[in-house]
Amino acid sequence: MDIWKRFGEKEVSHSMAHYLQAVASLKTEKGHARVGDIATHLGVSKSGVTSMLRSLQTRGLISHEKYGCVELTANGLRLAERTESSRLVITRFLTEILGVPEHVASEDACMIEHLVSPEVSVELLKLTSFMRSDHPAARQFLLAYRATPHNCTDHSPESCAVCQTSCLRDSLVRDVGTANERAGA
Amino acid sequence: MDIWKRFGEKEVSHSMAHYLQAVASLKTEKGHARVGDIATHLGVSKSGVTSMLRSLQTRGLISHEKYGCVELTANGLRLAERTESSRLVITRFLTEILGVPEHVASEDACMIEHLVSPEVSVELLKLTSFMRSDHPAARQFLLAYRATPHNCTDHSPESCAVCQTSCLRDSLVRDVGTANERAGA
DNA sequence: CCGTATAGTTAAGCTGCCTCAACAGTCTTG
DNA sequence: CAAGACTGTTGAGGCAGCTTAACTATACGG
Repeated sequence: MDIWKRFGEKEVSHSMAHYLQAVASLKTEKGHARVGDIATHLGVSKSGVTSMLRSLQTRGLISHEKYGCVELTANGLRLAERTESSRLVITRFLTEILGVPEHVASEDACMIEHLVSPEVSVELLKLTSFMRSDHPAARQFLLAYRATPHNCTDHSPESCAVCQTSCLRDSLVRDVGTANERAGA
Repeated sequence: MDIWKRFGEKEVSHSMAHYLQAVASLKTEKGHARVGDIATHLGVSKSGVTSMLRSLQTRGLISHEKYGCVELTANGLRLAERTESSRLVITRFLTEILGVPEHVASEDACMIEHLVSPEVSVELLKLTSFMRSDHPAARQFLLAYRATPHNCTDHSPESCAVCQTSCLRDSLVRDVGTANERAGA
């Protein structure tokens, strides 16, 4: 039981991932990324940007000279693109296949985009693609899936293909809406 | 574009979630959870545990008096159970539906378990359950899905149901195996 | 070419989560 | 019931990532 500590060993942290994405998006949007732009884009102070840029430069993900524009290195671009792709794939899967509301999907995708391994993202892309294709099995499946009620009122571990010793759903449904309250507030 | 900053506003942090889970699991395993047990279980120092317990107590998630055993409050138990259920659901979805290797699934699940909203977990449970049920549409789908190659060699945005402007897969596949290298090292 | 506005940097300080070292409380055992 | 062995706490310190305040560099109009 040591995986959890590797949280901090990810190639980039949550913040770093968003800084890289900000740089990439500003580059395409306005042709350059400067400290002030990044600060505005992310809603942080300029000094925060400066120090994060130092850290990203040390990691070889960007290049930035004093008072100059910020450039992504090949490695930084790779990470930015991968994170962005993950985010898109996850969002589409959540909204289009799982049918989760837009704002929940966006929020969840934003939280986990950089944590999900490329392996999983690729498989998620495959599944979502196939689900949305016109393959008859996919069409049939979605029709049947949407038509089936999943109230789980008669739930029992024996009848459930996923739960084993206890109903997982019970511990999840009671918290549904928790995030919405915050979003609505 | 401000969602990303709400990362720190989650009900519990990554660390906290694992502390709660550790307490819950020690309680069922050996009947009680003490500082030393938690430290061993999580691979952190006892002093780290002490200070985290203070923080969790402040948040009303545990109760702990000096030199005593640690107890989860109702709220703490709710969170621990929810996190654990999310982890199980995500892991099963990743291994059984997406077909991702065990160690990748475990690692990813451990990273994101506390970040995905209950809404998403519930939907993931529904989908996984249905997929693994004996409903003919599910059987058919899985057969067809497994049989279809997803090499994406002939990929073009127009032919892909998910990618729009560019091939998302390209930015993902080049990084596949990155995590494995680390796991293998 | 100088003065001022704007953009960027440094410095100091905060919180979260960890460490190690030292101290204190509890338990066991002769 | 005291000695020594654990178990747990406190304290000081480190790193990440943020903040504000104060300083510096650049750029632009008169």
